[in-house]
Amino acid sequence: MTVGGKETPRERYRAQVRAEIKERAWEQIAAAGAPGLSLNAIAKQMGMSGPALYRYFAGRDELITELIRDAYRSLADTIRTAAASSADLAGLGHALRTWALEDPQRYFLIYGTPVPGYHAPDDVTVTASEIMRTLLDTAQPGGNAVVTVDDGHPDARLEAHLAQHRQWAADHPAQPAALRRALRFWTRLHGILSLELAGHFTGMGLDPAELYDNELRHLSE
Amino acid sequence: MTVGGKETPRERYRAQVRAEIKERAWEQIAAAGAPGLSLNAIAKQMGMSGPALYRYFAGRDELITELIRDAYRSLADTIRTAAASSADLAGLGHALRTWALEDPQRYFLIYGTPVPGYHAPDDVTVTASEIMRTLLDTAQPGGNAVVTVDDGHPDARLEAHLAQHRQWAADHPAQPAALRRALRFWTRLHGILSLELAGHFTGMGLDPAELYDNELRHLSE
DNA sequence: TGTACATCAGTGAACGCGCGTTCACTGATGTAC
DNA sequence: TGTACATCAGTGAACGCGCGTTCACTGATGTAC
Repeated sequence: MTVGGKETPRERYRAQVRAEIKERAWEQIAAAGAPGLSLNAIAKQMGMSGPALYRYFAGRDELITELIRDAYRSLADTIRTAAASSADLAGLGHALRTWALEDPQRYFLIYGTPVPGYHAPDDVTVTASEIMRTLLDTAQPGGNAVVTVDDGHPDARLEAHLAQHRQWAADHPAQPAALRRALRFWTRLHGILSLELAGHFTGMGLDPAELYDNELRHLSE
Repeated sequence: MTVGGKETPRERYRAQVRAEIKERAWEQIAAAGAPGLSLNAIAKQMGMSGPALYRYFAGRDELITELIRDAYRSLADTIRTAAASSADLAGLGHALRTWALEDPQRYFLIYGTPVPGYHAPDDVTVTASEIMRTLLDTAQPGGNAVVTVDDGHPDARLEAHLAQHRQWAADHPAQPAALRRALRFWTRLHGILSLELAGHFTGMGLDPAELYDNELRHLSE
């Protein structure tokens, strides 16, 4: 057990091997997708026998769960850093796209096709709401600071709905207009990103970045 | 071989069994996702031995390919029918959502996480462009019939790009504004739909339909 | 209408494979006196 | 500093499993004369 900041050599070694296992796992996911992840294959690639990995992970499921956790953490860190340095939605958007392009399968591990049986570990919801919180922080200061609902504009209905259904932003002071912008940021950018990463734009002859920037421009104004 | 419209009893039987195999395949995909599809499991469920399926499909890959083809076809038919009966983007949007909710895994087979090695059969691109064509037909008649580019509005840059990169709409007379609307329809609705189908809204306490309708309203105006 | 032959759906055994996982064991590393 | 013991990383054999796929074969259905 680690006491305080002290780390025994054995613990350091353990941490290193664990890290390498995860690295190889990511490589394998990048090469064949998450369903093709195999403990034995990882072990072979590391020059070890299969059962050795059980010293580090209880089994395949625990490894995948850990990878999902890491993916969420990495995204949350990226978004938080971007928010701290640029502090507008455009900055967040670019950081998100860069992060996604860096490792498409990592993106898909979070936002891709769900496996019908599987349920992500509960604690990722904490990280997920951290991401939402950062998004709301950045979406908040934007122009529309109207508290009274203007029945005329086309978003009135949505904002009324959001005002009454905000469990996901329960402890955040953001106003309906900010909630709306944060959600749009999320859904619209995900729309383009996931299609781009899946290759649906290839062969169409247009530049995904152009579409993406255009959406960002709409979100920021 | 079928000559003209004539069909021998044997051919009818073959077609029926093929159809049942596909049905079971869809059930299995719905239950465990596409990677979990197994020929032997399908055979067992139909009360046959595994090798029997090789009379109907050359192998697992051909079956999956066939399912992808069917999924595209089904979507194209749905969109075409909706376009014929309602003829506006809102109608198409609702038809799309209904179709997706009907069988989420079918949606994901087209728009979900791609398997790194696999490449969809070439002929689905034909169906894919049929879908795009219908979309463009419906996006066209809308208000913005300006041919000259207005440098002031925020979509000017995107429309200029689209005017010069339109391989995907090569033989369609749609103007830049219509191209833009069709693409937005696609990316924005996909953004919400895929998040909804993957369950990312559950636990947030808001109604995906409300978000979806809001986007549709923006697209139609 | 009846017989001879061809077609073809489906079976059962078998092959080789890689998977996740368990278990008893070896040998190296660290700890206590 | 040296010895006795405990901890723990990694091995190799083994288990049971389900997979895709092949092959030689049986038996039913259709076709030709």
